[in-house]
Amino acid sequence: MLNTIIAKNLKQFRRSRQWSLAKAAAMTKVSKAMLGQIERQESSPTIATLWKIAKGFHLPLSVLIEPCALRSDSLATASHEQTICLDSDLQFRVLFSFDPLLCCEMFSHQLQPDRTHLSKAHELGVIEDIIVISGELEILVDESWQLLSAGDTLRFSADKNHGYRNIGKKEVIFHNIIHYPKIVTCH
Amino acid sequence: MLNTIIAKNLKQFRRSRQWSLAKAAAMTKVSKAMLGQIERQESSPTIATLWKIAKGFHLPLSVLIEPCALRSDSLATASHEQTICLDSDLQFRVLFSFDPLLCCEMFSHQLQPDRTHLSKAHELGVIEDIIVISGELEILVDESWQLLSAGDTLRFSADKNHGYRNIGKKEVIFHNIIHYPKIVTCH
DNA sequence: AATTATTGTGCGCTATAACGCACAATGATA
DNA sequence: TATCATTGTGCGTTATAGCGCACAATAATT
Repeated sequence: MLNTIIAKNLKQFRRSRQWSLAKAAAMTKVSKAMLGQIERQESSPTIATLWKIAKGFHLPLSVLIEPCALRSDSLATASHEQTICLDSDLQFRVLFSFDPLLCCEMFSHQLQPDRTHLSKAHELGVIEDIIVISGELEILVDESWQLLSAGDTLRFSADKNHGYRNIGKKEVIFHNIIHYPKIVTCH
Repeated sequence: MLNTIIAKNLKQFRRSRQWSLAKAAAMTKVSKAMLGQIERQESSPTIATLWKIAKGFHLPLSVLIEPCALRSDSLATASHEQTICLDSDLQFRVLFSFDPLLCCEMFSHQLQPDRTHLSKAHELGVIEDIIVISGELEILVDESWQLLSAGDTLRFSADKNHGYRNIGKKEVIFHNIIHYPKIVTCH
């Protein structure tokens, strides 16, 4: 049930900040009686109330209505596994899988010499970061190729076709971060 | 206003399917009077009602509360400069400076052997990512040290004291991303 | 023109979200 | 022990979400 998810999330966020109901009420401008009822699943809050709560907690609204994934406010998640996936022309592995709170994911790529990989446009508003770890990499963005060496970075809008190619002599390793547009900024 | 977004989205989805209010009411089990009020922004729906609407339209709930259009600036920014800054015990340079849209920044750090760097708690809700590029790194989080080797990653809540230390024999290079909580304003 | 659907909106009613306040339970201090 | 502060919950009231139904406006039939 949706109310269960909201209740758990709210309680978890409040507890992790060590806020009392009174403190949370002051931050969100929602009465502590109502906050208590929501946490006890005795009330199905209005979207306007949820909005005030999210705003008071400085959180995107969506994390309140999503099942508590890896969000856990205080836990650290480490990944040592080198889960390497093979593609036709490049190898990659997941550094950080998609997180609904941060709305981003991160990969490590390995592209062999004389290899090119083209990527279709992502969803509107997606921004991509490239960090070259070693080797030389060329990025196709806005119809032109840009050369990046080890240590170089590039940030571009990924909602149009783009590509990666390695015209060097040794393999290139680079990381990339995909930032998906965050939910709701209303004005 | 959030109600404006919901109203536009609902109306758009209904119109695109050429559903009447009666049809939409039948699909969602929400009275057509209420659907009409929501579209006219005369009512701030309950999260339970929004859920029924999303289900009836076979849509994820989040798309109802997302602004329909997200613009994309088509500029790519590259940084080649190696602006290295010196600190007492570790060197770092900026990979991506803080961006108000993404609310994150990224650094590359270089920590010499037998060096320890302690960091105070960041702002509430800040999440930090660590990606070890080379060498071995120990992270102090939740009162305990965790060992990371090249290729390992760690994500943790940075709103409490934490630290980095290098107990290996060669220098360690690691990247870190600071995710600041997205602050939303509404009126 | 008159009739018949089909559209969306207005009205009254009920259920409940949301409020402020008071209280009880727990812990902390003297 | 008594006193004070802080926790969360229960109660009575008000505001409003949500319902069914009826009506008005439009268009499409006869």
